[in-house]
Amino acid sequence: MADIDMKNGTKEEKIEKESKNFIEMAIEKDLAEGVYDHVQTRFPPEPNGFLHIGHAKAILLNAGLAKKYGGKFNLRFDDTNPTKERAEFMEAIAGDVKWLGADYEDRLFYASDYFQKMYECAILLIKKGKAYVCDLSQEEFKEYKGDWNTPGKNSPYRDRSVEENLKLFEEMKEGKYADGSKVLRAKIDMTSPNVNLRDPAIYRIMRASHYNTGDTWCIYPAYDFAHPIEDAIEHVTHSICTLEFEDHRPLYDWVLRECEFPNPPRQIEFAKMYITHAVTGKRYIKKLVETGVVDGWDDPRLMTISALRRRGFTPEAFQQFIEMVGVSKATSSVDFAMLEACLRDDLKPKAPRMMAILDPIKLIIDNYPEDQVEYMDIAYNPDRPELGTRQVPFAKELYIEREDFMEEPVKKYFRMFPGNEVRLMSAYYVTCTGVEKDENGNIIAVHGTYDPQTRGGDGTAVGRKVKGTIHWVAAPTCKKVTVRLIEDLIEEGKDVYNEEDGTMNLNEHSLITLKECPVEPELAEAKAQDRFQFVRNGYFCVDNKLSAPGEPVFNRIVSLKTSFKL
RNA sequence: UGGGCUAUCGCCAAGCGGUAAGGCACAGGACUUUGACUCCUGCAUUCGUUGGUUCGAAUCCAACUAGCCCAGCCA
Repeated sequence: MADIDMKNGTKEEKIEKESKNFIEMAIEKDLAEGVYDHVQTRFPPEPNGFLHIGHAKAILLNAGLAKKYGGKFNLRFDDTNPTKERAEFMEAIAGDVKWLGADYEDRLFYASDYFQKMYECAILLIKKGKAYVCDLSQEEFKEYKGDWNTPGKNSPYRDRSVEENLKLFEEMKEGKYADGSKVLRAKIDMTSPNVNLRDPAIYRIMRASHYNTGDTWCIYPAYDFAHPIEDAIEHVTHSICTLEFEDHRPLYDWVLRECEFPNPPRQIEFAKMYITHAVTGKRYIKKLVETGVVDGWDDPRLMTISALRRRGFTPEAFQQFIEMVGVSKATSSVDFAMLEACLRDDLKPKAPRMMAILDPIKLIIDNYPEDQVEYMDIAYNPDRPELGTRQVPFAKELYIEREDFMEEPVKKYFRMFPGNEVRLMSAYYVTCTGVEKDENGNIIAVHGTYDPQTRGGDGTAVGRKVKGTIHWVAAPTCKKVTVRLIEDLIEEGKDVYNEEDGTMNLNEHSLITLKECPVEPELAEAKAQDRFQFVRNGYFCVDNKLSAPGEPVFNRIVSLKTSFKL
């Protein structure tokens, strides 16, 4: 008896205890052992492109960790290579990071602001005999470096005196030497099995104007040298990066040790997150933008943060998603459906539920007064009555969804078909009486009769229940808007690129534009970025580029789930 | 090929020597003025493989196997 109780006790404890990922465990260990007395994280993008969905993990992970442990989170542009970076990307990146909810407050930093300090660190290394100026060309050094199976050989310039190195490095800085003619190397170990430790270049000559420092410098520090210093300067405690930098950690630690930083940061690596149906390669996106397949870096079909923001995705959904996905060192490919689930979950209580017809067909209520228009009082969101109601006009002529009518119903179909009674949501019970066709047999209109005793869609007065409830929009008062449905950019089941000719396997129907969709009048007043649930159709967001006052264009954020298969 | 890392359900992911959490997806069913939501139910006798240690292993040891990363003066 006691045995069982104890067992149950421990099991429940186990379940209740929120499981921690390996990074959190490392942080807690460091805190407990007094290695650090605070937590400082950072997201250090190079401003050389737009952020995409894959970056969301690093951003939210770093920001989340800081928040969880009462620490701070910095945004830092890792701008140590002026040939690749552009100022225009910085604003976009900063905006995306903020939008995602990763709050760096006023801590927006630039690696380039630390160039002087890095330069001094390099001098220190030289003085300690830990760095030297190497005259070998890139090609020549490749020979000296060896390969995985061959240990490297020392550079002939490896044993230059401290004085000579100091003089040469100073001259490099002053612009005495041509680009690429000399390089400053860390003196580590040319025979290391870790090729990153075979005297890596830490400063190179590059006559390139930097957007931040202009032409002040013609030598720029390389990532492996700059990054640990940047972290140390900002008192970062846990420098979280992706797996491919694992091999660089010994170098990261070497720099901090040799440059004599007290309380150096610790680098921790986690696996990158890939998402099914999300192509994030820079080349790929660039090609789509340049060839005009998409209408810019924020085309809602793209997986850039700005595109998904425009499409209507919410920061809260991203946050929930990242939490749901977890962190590990096993490279993963997360199902896009997981993000969709987070989106629906977040939007469900927030979005007003409105009626919009994507593929209209006319429904005429034959026994309804000719010119009458009455107003139905409908809640914006039945789950949240406090959001209030609106008046939705109802009339003799309505639009309903084409797929909500079948002249000859398939089995288990309980929408409109001749003889069947359904509910027009929040309006009336209607019985389908027939269909009207043109000379070619195309359906022009569906006909029906309504039961006046079922106003509001409530059948209790008549004692009849109805299986189907469909949505509708009154024809005389409706507004017509454009609705865009977003699908995968790449053809289903195919690789991004065609193996034979290298072209992209594009899905021709990645963007379905529906014009003249009848919607209830209030929807015409929707403002850019407003989000709604179109009942039975999904969640939609007003496009911020294509919409005009009174003429909103809606993008579908995500569809609703459905268990009905035609 | 040298070095580093990874391997638990279709997809993520807990687990840290005591007898496989959870989420997403999926499949049934209940409910329903969204075929949505919600609610039940089902979904790994098995943890890459093979051996070993142990009363007991996904967890420890050994050897395999598979995948990813590294030979930029990119980050």
